This record gives sequence, structure tokens and C-alpha cells, in this order.
Amino acid sequence: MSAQKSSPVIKTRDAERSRAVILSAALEEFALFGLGGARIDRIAERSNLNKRLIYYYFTDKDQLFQAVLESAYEQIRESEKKLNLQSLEPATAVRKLVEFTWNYYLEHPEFLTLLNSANLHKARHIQESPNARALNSPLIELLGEILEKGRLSGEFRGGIDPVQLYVSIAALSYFYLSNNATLSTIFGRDLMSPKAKSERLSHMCEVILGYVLRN
Amino acid sequence: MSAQKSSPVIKTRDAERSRAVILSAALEEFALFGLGGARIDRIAERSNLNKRLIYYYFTDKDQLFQAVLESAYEQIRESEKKLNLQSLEPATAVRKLVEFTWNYYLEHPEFLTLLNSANLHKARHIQESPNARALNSPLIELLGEILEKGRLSGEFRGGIDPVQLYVSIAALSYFYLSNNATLSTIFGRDLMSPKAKSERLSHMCEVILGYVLRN
DNA sequence: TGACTTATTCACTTATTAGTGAATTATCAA
DNA sequence: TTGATAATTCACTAATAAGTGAATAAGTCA
Repeated sequence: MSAQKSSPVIKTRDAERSRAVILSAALEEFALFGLGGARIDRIAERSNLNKRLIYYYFTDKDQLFQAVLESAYEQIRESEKKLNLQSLEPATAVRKLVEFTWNYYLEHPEFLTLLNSANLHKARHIQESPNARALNSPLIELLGEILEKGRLSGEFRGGIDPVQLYVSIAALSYFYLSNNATLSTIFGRDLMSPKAKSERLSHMCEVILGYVLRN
Repeated sequence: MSAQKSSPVIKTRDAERSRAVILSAALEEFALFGLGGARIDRIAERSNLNKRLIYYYFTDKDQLFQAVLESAYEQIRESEKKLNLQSLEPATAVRKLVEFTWNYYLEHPEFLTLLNSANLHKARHIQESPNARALNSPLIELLGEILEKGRLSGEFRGGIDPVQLYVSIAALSYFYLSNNATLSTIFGRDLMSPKAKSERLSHMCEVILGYVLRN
């Protein structure tokens, strides 16, 4: 009866760790199945922790989802910070932003499905998050400065709304990746092969630069 | 006991009609809650028909979802057919395609959430649909011809992949509308006001035409 | 008009699932 | 080393949800 434990499960208690483990298990689950399809029991299994603990830390499914969303936004904002676009030439900065967006989405597919779920629920979870306002991307202002700099040097066309441009840059990568499954099926063409991916990146850069550059 | 029926519910039997009513109720439900969040009981209520009938016609939830998807694709293809781009100048044709895409998504928000659900499920439902191949948009070939015509006249740049362009045109509208809730929240700006919508359309036309036009 | 087929309803089952009450064990401060 | 508090588990409930068996009513056609 007192046979050795089969797995070396750590049994020390650590609230922070448990919270973090639950959060990352929930991220996986929500990303895989959406908010409606996610199962709390499965999140418990994924995290190797008791289901009751999830409620202990996060109250209910919606608040758990909210916490997951917040953390996903924090992560992308953190990565954006490291970009350092201000030091670059306007055109180079814009290209780098396109590349960054593409790579970030590629490396974090969960982010896309998570946002889709958030939008299906009319962004209710973000609105209820006290930190929501702070999630506003600081990139917008920076992009505004870059556009202005480019315009003054005669390189860029004028009258570009940084929000529109930011949305468009995100859109080109997001849609391609988020809808990759249906698109690949319908076009009968694997859009995720290395070749296809690199062609997509070139195309997006051409589209965005073709637009911002005066000619 | 034999009081008059409160509502003038039609009681004639009509398989075609019932099927169609279920399909449109299911479309609403899936669009509103996604595949995971949709409830068969609610679809029955929405259609004022018995739940058993849903299973009678569609076997199970997944096949119902598949049928809804197929019908949504059929509808958009039907609308695309009416576009008649072949008769237009290349630049006008491209602009019209951008406008069409935007307006179609605006008028059919269910289409967007439906596709998001389909993609969350890795397009499994489309792959299993025998008509999937036929869903391939005939617009791709037409767009290829338009691009070639524009290139020959010196108006358009060369080397544009029609699939990439088609995806990009869809992306610009789709992302903005599908993610409108989170975007509006984060930017603290209503992206669905008439003014915002018209600005978005102008922006998208400028981006796409800025790209395809030789300069 | 009656028999037959098909559409439709009703009542029910089985499994799942979000959520909870209460007990238990680890950790830490005194 | 004890007592208090926080972390964790266990066993359970109540509701919901997908799916089904069998009866019934409406058309249809001989």
C-alpha cells in the first residue's frame, strides 16, 4: 500500500506557483476550445491541480478567462516594448513593425483564438478588467511619431491615421493565421508551408510600404 | 379548453420549410455563441419547432453546424457572382471588390463569427463537407485576370499573387469588424460610428490601391 | 374513405459540467 | 512545538445538454 509514488510530483505548497500553473493551463484550454468549449475539469487535469483550487483562486470560469486575457495582453505589450522603433528610419521602423506582428502571432497562436473568444463575447471580459485601459498599446503614439517623421522627410504620404495603419498591419497577419484552416482548405493550398509563410511576409511588407511610401 | 389559439401558428406540414427555419435559427445561434456555446434547445425555441426535429433533419450538432456553414458560403458566393467585375477598368474593379467585401461583412456579421468557429475547429466541418471544393471562390481567377490586364496597361505593378491580394482585401475588413469589440475598447474609440466606418473604407481602398497601382 | 408514409411532438435518459461545503494538510510565526 | 492560517483535496449537488424511443397527427394517394 505504501508503494513509492510513481511520479515525482512536487508536493510543496506555493500559492504563486499554483496560480501561475492554473493560468497557463487555462490559456491552453481556452485557446484550444474557446470560452464556450473550455472545460474547468480539463484545466484542472492540465495543471495537475484540484479543480476546487481553480475556484479558490479565480472564483468562476469568466473571471478565469478574464485573468488569462489580461496576462496575454501583458505579454504582447511586454514584447512590443522591446521593439525600440524610435531609433530607426521611418520606413525601416514600419517594416519592422510588420515583421514583429507577424512573428508574434506565429509564435503565439493562442493569442489569436483567445482574442476571437473575447470578441465573440463582445469584449465583456476586457471591459470588466480594471487594467483594460492600461492595455492600450503605446505603439500607437510611437507609430504616429514615425509617420510624422516620414512625412516631414517627404518619404511618406501625409494624412495617415496611426490607428488605421496599426489595425491594418495587425489585420494582414491576424486574418491569414487565424483563418488559415478554412483558407487552406478552400484554396486547396497549404498556407503554412515555409515557402508560403515567407511569401506572405513579403507580400504584407509590400502592401504596407506601398501604401505609406509617397511613391 | 377549446379557447382560440393565442398565436396564429401555422400548422401545415412542410419539410422544406422546417429545414430552412431550423437552418436559419441555427445560423443565429451559432453566430451568437459559437459552436461550443450554442444550445440545441435554444435553436429549437428560436425556430418554434421541436428539438427532435433538428436531429431528424441534421443528425447531430456538428452536422447541423456543417450545414449552416455550407449555406453561409453558398450565400456569399451567390453575392460575389453578381459583382460583374470583368466589365470594369482594373483599378475600378479592385476598388469595387474592396467595397463589396466591406459591405458584405457589415451586412452579414454572422458570417464572421461562423468562420471563426469553423477555424477554431481547424476547418474540420468544411473538410468533411462534400461541397467544400465547390466553395472555392471563382473570384480568384477573375482577380488574376484583372491584375494581368492592369499590368499590361502599365497601371498595376507586376508579380501580384491573386490569392495573397484576395486574402489581404478580406483581412482588412474582416479583422476590423470581427475584432471591433476589443479594438474599440482598447483604443477607447467607437470604431462602428458612421464616420469611423467611412474612414475605414477610405483607408482600405488607399492601402490596396496604393499597393497595386504602379505608383 | 382508408391505408400509408412522413413530419412532428412528447417524455425521457445519460452524461457532463459549473460550482460548493467541509475536511485535511502544509507552512510559518511565535 | 504549537496554534493559526493559508493551500489543497475530496466528495458531492443541481442544473444543463445532447441525444433517443415511441407515440401521434397531417398529408397523400389508391
